[in-house]
Amino acid sequence: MEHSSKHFRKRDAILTCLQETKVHPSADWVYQQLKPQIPDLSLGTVYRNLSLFKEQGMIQSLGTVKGVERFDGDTHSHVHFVCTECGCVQDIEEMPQLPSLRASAEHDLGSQIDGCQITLTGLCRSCIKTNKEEAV
Amino acid sequence: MEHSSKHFRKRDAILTCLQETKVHPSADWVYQQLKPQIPDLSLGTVYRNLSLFKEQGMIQSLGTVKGVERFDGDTHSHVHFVCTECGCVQDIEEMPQLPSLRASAEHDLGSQIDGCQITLTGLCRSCIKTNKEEAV
DNA sequence: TCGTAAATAAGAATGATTCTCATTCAGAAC
DNA sequence: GTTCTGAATGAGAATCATTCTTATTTACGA
Repeated sequence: MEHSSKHFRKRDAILTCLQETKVHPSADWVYQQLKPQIPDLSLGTVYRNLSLFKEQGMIQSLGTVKGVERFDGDTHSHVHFVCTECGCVQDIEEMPQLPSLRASAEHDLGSQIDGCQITLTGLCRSCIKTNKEEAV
Repeated sequence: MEHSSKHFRKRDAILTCLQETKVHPSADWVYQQLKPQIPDLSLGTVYRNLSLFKEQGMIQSLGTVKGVERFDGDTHSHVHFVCTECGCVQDIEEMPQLPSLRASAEHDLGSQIDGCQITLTGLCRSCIKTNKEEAV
């Protein structure tokens, strides 16, 4: 029962795919990943379900990298590193100071804070290496 | 001299416009703002110069809000609050813990970190108010 | 077997951003 | 002043991620 019916196989596959990878993928990456197993999957379905999951708080969005939205199946609060060269994303452990920042911002602005997103940008280890080799 | 020539008037106007506002605008907002004073300004020119300024580190990008890239003429490291309802952006003072986070991430990942972006999301004061009134 | 509502595929539509290319401009060399 | 060169621009076409539309399929209960 539950989500085992054929009706939900695609939806579940999309969520599972996102939760099992660490690449923080785009909608199209998920689509390409599932296409071989589910030949009649449509890209629109991936977009539709990702946006549904996001709305329900089951996944989070990292915002866009090089113009493409990227998703994360891990909804724990943590920091992301994004390589501006190759667009790869890596996780960094959480900052302990976050809750106090949120609280003081909520008080100062009189706003209601629902989410926090910390992104470091730069060059990943492998892009640093590639750049050095090209310079030789 | 310098940038006082007619050749740079548009470029300067775009940079000045961005630096003088606190709304963290989109390219189109800047365009609409300048259009009355500079009737023959083209949206493409705004995009071109904003992306140039960004590359040169003269401005920073907040990433996209509701699918549209937003810019900030203040390049100091600081935190942003983005309202998910109306899309407004507000500044929050800098976090003192940032440099140590950067340093440890650089060490752990073996990467080179060039930028850090912290975004809190939620409902701004006026959207909270509006929502309450609508609920009545 | 029917009826209904959710989920989907396929492709069209949208819209922000980038690209192209002909034109304009400033400043240097003549 | 004239000519030349490269940067900057306007106008609109092109791109491309994302959303929307519509007809179809599916599960499931009456």
